[in-house]
Order: sequence, then C-alpha cells, then structure tokens
Amino acid sequence: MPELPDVEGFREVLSSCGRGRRVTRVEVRDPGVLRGVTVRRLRTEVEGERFGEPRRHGKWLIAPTDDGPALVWHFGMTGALLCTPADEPLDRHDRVVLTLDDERQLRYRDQRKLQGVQLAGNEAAVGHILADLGPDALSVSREEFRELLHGRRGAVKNVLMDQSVVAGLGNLLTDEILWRAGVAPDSVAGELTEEETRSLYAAMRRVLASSVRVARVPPRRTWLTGRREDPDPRCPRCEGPLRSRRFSGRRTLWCPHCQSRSHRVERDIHPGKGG
DNA sequence: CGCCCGTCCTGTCCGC
DNA sequence: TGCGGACAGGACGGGC
Repeated sequence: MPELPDVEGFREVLSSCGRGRRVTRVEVRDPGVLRGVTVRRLRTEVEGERFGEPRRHGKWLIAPTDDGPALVWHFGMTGALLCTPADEPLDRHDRVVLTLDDERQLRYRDQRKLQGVQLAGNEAAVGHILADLGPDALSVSREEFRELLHGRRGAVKNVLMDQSVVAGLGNLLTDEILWRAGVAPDSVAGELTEEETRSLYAAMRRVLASSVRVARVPPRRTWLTGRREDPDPRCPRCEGPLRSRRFSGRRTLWCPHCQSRSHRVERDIHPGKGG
C-alpha cells in the first residue's frame, strides 16, 4: 500500500496523535519488525520520551523525540500507522504498540514485515539511513526533475521507481503518472522531449496532490489505478485494452494508444543544445 | 550504469 | 479438500 501519499497520511496521524505526547509504554508484539535495534533498547530509549514534529522523506517516516532518539519507520507493502484508543482490541498484525500519556496508542500494523522500524540515536544517524535517497518527490522543482532524468538510459518506469533518483513514487503512482502524461513506460528516460518531460512533471504534481489529499492513490474508475483489478483492464480515457508487462519485477499497466514511445535509444541528432 | 533475479515475509486466489 | 505456484502498492544485494 504505502507510497508517498500513504506515508504522508501516516505522518499526519503521528503529528496529530503523537506530537507533544509522552510515550508511557513500548510493546513489541513481534520483534521481526525491528531493524538494527533490540526490544530492550527500543523500550529503554523510547519510554518516557515525548514526540516532536514528525517528518517524511519519500516513503520513510521520521519520528523524533524531544530529547532522545528518532524512530524511523518504513511501511513496506502492507504497513500502516494507526492512532487508536488504548482499549481497542489488537489486530493480529499490530507489531509495535506505543501507548501515549493520554490513553491512546500509536500502532505499527504490518502483515508482511518486509520493512520495519529503526532507532536513530541522533540526526546524523537519521541522515545515514536516508543517505541513498533522492529528493522527495513533492519537493522537486520542474528544473530539478529535468536534471534527474537527464542522461538516464533506463526505462522511465524504472527510473521513476528508483528511490535513489526521486523518493516516494511506487508502482501505482508511477503507472498513473505515466498514463496521465501520455508517456509509455519503456521510453528511455533521458531521451524524453522537453514537452514530454514537462508533461511528466505536471502529471506527477497533479497525481501526488490528489493522492495526498486522500492519503492513498485513489482507485477511481477515471484513474488507471481504478482499473488494475479488472479481468480485462481498459484505458479510462479511450477504453482500449491496456497492455501489461513487468518492469523491475513489478506489474506495469499502460495504454498503447494513449501513451507514446516515440523516443528510444536510436534517435536522430537533434539541433540545439537543450540545456 | 542498468537490468534481472532471489530473498525477506504473510496471505489470498487460482488451477489441478 | 489439499497443494503448489503466482502474485501483492517495497527494498536490497549479488551477478552479469
């Protein structure tokens, strides 16, 4: 589930529910989600601490405590962060439960445990965890976006999903953005025209804005995402059949009619310098 | 650099 | 009813 918009929602949950509150109890119900930290250390370092203002970078959520370390969360494919009353029955997938001083709880719920939670002792440690990430997708300017794609020989689908290029875009968002922009996923990223690049950037901004508003990629029928589960998926724009293929092992859908792939490896020399 | 594969996990669905 | 395999909105490391 979690791509940038979902994690932005979790940040909001953490901010409204946890910020300014003290953690009275840390309960690790499944140590399998702890990364590089023991149950004991998590408890001793976090119990008694007060949450500061959380922030997000790509699909990562950073939860600093006032005077101590920061919790650094990643939600993998199935993770979520919930704020519940302390007496609400536990879900079988509630892996870490933080009880706050107002009788509410922050719960890290995750079925598959593909990622988890780390503990960073200070800002430098947070920086180390996030070191390989590109800029957050929401913070990228049009010009910076152009530079990120510049010179890349890979398929644009793979490049956009690469967290070290730009952080936050996952499989669904990327398909949605490419479809909106009318760009085929197997286009070579560095070979896109100026117009295609602008179109891609505009689509990214719009898709992100709409998705962040509802804290998920909305499965509307007018979006490509809303057609993914159909037995015979069709383009929301032209109703033609969608094509399906794997990129980086991920199922990718696109409309061969609405999404062009005009620019590939073999191209004529184009005049002008273009930047 | 860029792509492909396996691996880490759990759960569901589909076909035999 | 049982079972193997594929697949699911992610990331990482190894190999080519």
